[in-house]
Amino acid sequence: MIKPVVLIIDDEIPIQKLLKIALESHDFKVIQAYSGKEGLALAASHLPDAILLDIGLPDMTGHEVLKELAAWFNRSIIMLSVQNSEEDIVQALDQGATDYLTKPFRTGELLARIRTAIRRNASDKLAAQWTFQNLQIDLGARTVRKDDAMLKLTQTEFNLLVLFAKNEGRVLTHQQILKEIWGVGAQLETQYLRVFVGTLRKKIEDNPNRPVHIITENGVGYRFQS
Amino acid sequence: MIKPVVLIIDDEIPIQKLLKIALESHDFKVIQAYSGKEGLALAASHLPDAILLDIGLPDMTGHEVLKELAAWFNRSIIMLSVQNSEEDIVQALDQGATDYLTKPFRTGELLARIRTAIRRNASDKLAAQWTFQNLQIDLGARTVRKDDAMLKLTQTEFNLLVLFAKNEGRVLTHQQILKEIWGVGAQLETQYLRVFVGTLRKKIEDNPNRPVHIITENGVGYRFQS
DNA sequence: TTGAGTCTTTACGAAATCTTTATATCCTTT
DNA sequence: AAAGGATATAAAGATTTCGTAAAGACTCAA
Repeated sequence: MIKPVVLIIDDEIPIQKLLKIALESHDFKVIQAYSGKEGLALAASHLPDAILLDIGLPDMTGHEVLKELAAWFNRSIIMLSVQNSEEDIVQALDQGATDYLTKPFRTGELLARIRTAIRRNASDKLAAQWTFQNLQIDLGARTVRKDDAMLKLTQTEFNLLVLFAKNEGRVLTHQQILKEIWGVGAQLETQYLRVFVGTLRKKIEDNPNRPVHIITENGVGYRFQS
Repeated sequence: MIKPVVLIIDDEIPIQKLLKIALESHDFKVIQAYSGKEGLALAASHLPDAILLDIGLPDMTGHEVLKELAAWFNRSIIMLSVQNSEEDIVQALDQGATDYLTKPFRTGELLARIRTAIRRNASDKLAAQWTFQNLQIDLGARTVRKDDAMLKLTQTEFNLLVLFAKNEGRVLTHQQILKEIWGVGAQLETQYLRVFVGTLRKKIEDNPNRPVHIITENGVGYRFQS
């Protein structure tokens, strides 16, 4: 069995040591970078399964590194921060971080989160197929079945459903969804969303008036659940 | 293991002695100041994990000391006051004190509060996920579970709960809460708070008449606890 | 050019949430 | 135990947000 590879980008030596020991004793392979530039280079050359990225780095901020990574790196990025600023964390998540942890952290929790993050990579890429109760989504074939009957979804509807499915159980804000599906220019067009959520519900819900999959979080956004 | 350091600022010798003995026998390191100026100097030089600050001091009031500390000292400050000075207490909390105790106090309670205060320093105020007994709050997913059942909270209810959770164990004054949730313009609308605390209790408490999480501190504010 | 399919926009009733008022209950002090 | 202040609860508007239908606009291919 191949060990998953984790890249740690952090300039603090003690943290690096601690993480390396913890990860290697749990069957991860670790590669280490002590600056943002070095991290970006190693990410490109080694394609790790997950990256642990500290927000405070000597040459550039973690946010900057994250921004560059988000452009092409399609696996998990877990942010580490000492900051207690909620803004930082929201910003990081909005920029595409998979998860975040504030220092000091319990290694047990960290390991669990890394495993989760990597598992999500894997299911994203390989399985390319999800099942939620009576719903079955095939990412490769771009098809959706409900109770074994093929559904006919438009491009946008499908993209929206995939976005929801990828984020099962978590609330997505209107902003996030609009940005993801329609691009940054459309973040105010919440009405699009209502229309498309409506048509999606008609297709995937047994009773569109009482949706069980796409839940409205009033004033905030929507949550997809199984 | 490193002992947490507690700075006691109080001019009454018997109180100092009592506190010193109580704390040192419970694995705290104690440093002592007998005036406001001395206290400020020691706080800056020793960076204690917590400060016990008496309101009545010879050279300056506790409020003045607190005000100076609040500007830079980002750890816990527990105010000590004589009975019957509710105004003092509210003022202190509004100025950023972590907690307060009225003399005479039970040392058991004092120690518990210091432990809580220090734990909060260390533990991340912004962990992705908190657990309080049967309550589980996931900030990233914006979800709340009670006994594993998903709760449906409105935006304001959720914000309020998060604010409480962030400040577990500490009293928040009406002012502080209103300012945080509704903005500076709403600091007189304490009735909002009562209504929303009511609906929140209905959702998160097993018995809303006898709340165990959101505790009323009469005349002062509310305290969230586990 | 036409037409089917899809997307965007508008309009409006429905639902959820927030605010306000009224009244009941609880606490503290005397 | 009573009075007065603070808090809790219920319920009525007021306001915001949501869902749905439907019309217009766009795209692509025959």
